Amino acid sequence: MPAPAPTRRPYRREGEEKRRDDLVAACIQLVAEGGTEAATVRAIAERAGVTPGLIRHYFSSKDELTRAAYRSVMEGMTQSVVLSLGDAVANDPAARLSAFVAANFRPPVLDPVTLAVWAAYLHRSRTDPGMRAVHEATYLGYRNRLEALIAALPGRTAGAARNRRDAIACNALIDGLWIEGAALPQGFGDGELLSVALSGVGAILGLSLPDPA
Amino acid sequence: MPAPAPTRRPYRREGEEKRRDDLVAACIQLVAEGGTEAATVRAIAERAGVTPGLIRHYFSSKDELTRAAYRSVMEGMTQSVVLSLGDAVANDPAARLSAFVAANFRPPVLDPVTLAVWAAYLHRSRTDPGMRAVHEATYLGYRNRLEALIAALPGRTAGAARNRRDAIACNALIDGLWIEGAALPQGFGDGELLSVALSGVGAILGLSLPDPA
DNA sequence: ACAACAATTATACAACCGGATAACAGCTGT
DNA sequence: ACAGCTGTTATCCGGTTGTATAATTGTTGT
Repeated sequence: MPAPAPTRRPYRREGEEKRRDDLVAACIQLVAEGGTEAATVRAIAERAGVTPGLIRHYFSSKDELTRAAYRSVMEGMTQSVVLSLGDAVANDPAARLSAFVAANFRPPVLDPVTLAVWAAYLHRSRTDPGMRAVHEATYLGYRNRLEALIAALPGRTAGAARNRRDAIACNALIDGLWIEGAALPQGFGDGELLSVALSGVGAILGLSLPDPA
Repeated sequence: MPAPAPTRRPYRREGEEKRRDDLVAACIQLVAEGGTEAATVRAIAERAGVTPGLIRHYFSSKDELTRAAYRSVMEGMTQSVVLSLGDAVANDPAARLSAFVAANFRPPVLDPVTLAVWAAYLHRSRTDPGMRAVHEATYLGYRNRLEALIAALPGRTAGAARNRRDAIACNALIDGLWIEGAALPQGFGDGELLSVALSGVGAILGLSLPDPA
């Protein structure tokens, strides 16, 4: 009786871009489901449909894959928020601000996966220089856009110190509502977070924001 | 030449309470310094001045120690905020609310350790039922106190739906400022976070909050 | 003093981690 | 058809993790 032929797993060759995207997506999913500790090289490879060794063929280390995943989530978040501005009336600053706020409270930004990854990696960005760079760039880019929207409101003087303070406050309010929504998903009614955000931002800025629904 | 006597580490017997407290404190420190992954049983034991086996003598598993550490941080946070109310004028609702907000932006609440642990464990509370229970109890307890302070303001009707919404918004604003402060420690001037929080909460509630400094 | 009890240490273990390396196999060009 | 390139798998490795269990020792009661 011959020894059973050592069957080797069949596979398809794929382009570099597709494989990197798959690995990043698998990493994001796993972090969202079980935290950073669930995203092991073996689990990521299995989720992406490859074997663990391939990770180190496309990324010099697991940390580099981690940074790529974090960057992907953060950039995707800001990008979809910015894209939502295209839908708003270009000449109405208040409507544009409303659209900006609203984009934060519907998919893909208000998404369990996005929020979980954001929370899971938040701590890492304190110590890891690479992660910190990603965080600072994304956070400040986001807040600067918010500040520009605020400065464009009627009765505002661009460059005033109050714009910075108001941008910090509005950003914090949005962040906090995100977190509460992520930590207690069923603790809020449908659309409640957006409603609270719109009235809260309006109160901070001293105006009434229309609901862009 | 006789074999060197196998020296066994000397030790002192301690009460259960002291040892549990030491282990919890060590766990918190390590999480704050290097995230949840740095808090291994061996590192915790070394920090607490004992050997790893002792952890499982006082906690049925490492997860139970983890939950105890999370509960300790969360309860300590709300407790110190609540205690700060004792210093405020009892009859002035606005001053009491100011004191409540201000307590969130000075030690021991606005503390790198506290904030780091809070952020590190936030994700765990999504999936781990035990951690979730701790989170819900602490978060809702905190928000309910805030809502009670808001309801006591002049011109407010206790039990109104608006109180809940305003409490959610104020809580989110405070949470968000916490996080921004934790993720970018040197991104804000001295006292800037508190100042933004006071004016933001005041704007949301439609009143002017005195700085309790 | 001495015995009994429990707090603490010491050791062992299976599972898993990230990384390194070598063998294999699916494409592509000719 | 076939040879070469490289994407991909397979296997191995040292170190670490959480946990289980046994041996030891500090303490306390008598």
